[in-house]
Amino acid sequence: MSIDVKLILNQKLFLRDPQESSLGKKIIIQSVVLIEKLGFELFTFKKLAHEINSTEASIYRYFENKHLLLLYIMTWYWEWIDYVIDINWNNIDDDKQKLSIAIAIIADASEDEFTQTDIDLKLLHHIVIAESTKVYHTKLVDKENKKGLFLTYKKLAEKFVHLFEALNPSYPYPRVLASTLLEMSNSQVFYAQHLNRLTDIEVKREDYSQLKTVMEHFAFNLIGK
Amino acid sequence: MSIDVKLILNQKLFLRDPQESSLGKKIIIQSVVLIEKLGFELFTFKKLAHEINSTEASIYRYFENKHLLLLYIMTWYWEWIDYVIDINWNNIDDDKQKLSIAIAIIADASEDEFTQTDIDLKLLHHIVIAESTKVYHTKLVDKENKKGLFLTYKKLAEKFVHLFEALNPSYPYPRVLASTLLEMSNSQVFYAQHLNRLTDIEVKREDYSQLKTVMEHFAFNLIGK
DNA sequence: GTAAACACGATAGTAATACTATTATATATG
DNA sequence: CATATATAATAGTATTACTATCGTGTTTAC
Repeated sequence: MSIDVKLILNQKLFLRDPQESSLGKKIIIQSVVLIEKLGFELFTFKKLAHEINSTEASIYRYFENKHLLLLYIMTWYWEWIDYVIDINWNNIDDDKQKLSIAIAIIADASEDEFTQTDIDLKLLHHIVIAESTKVYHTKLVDKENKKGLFLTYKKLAEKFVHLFEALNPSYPYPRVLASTLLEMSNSQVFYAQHLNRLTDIEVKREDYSQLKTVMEHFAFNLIGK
Repeated sequence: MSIDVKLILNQKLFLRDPQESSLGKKIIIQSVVLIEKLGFELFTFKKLAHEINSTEASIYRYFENKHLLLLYIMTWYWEWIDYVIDINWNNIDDDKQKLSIAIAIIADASEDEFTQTDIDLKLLHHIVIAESTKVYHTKLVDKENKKGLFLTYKKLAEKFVHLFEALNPSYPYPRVLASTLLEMSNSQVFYAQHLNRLTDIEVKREDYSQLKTVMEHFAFNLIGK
């Protein structure tokens, strides 16, 4: 078992770095499987411990609680997306093209062929779609934000902001547009799967092409030329 | 104690109609106060029972669990918004003006002077901003959706969809735009208050004017003319 | 090569949560 | 006045979200 892509995450997310031991890696790999299966509310450390033939107490040595484990997983995802965008921007100079590429990646990064990891990226994507808003919709947001626990997400949004500023320096709402696109990439898929009257798009068999089209429509029309 | 605005909500949201008894009304009024104060995760029926000098068992006679109580509260809010929009559309024929009005109301309905209720509308608005996505981000979405528990929200979105269709019959993404605007009305405020690098707007002292402006920018620019 | 440090598993225990059930009493209804 | 109903009071259960302690096997340091 190995996580070949090693991303550097905020140390305050964990008590012991899960990327540094085989138990730690098992915790991450299996928590992705279990959270996707049970949903975050029904996911417990006890159930996870059982899956990996370990104990609750051992998992608690890595993560203070399941909320921080979820935040770790989300942060891993955002950090990975950021990295995939950078790779795919290599040698691209045109900002419009860069925007299209970045949109395609947040719509569905799991097709990326360069990533080598034991984390199931499709399951992780499903978790992000279904659970991501829960990491900041808590009474602890401000405290966790002060510790820098949301920096990765904000950095990813900034990436879009910089592009919008390059494409149209006078556009008044680059941050709103960036955060809205990031949200859409999750919520519209969720609606397509569960509340389809709230969207016009379809997502069947991991085909996110319609999502990508809508996101481009939003981005390019709002930013103007 | 009385809830003068009586909205008709899906019967499957509750075991006993909280609008039909004084205990029921207390449950709703105080749960709004408590959920806003504690956040949904730390809110419990035991704490609520204590606040209203009642018991857990009594509250369980009204609501199966706290999730359905939250959904009830959210549904009340959306139903109320829908009602406020209808009132404010009275005698307005211009679709652009109707859209502006509807946007202003979802940005901040609590200014509405016609509503007479013991529910604290500003606190309720805060709950919607912080907790609304939790009502459908569960493993029960599909079951609850089949029971019609999200009809009020979908109906509200449809209202926008119909407007977009009237304004531009060839616009390809009316549902995406509707659900995105509804989401923005919560998320952008949350960002302004807690993760302000994710937004360009400011919301200070319940002044939602900048939110309204951004939402109009999105709606009118995307829908075209 | 051995001692110390460490990681992990095993076990136990606690307070709180999310309920369910039963009974007694007060109140409303017919 | 009898009855039905709503609620309060109480008790109890399984699960959750932890915390603490201890023993053992493995790694690391010198």
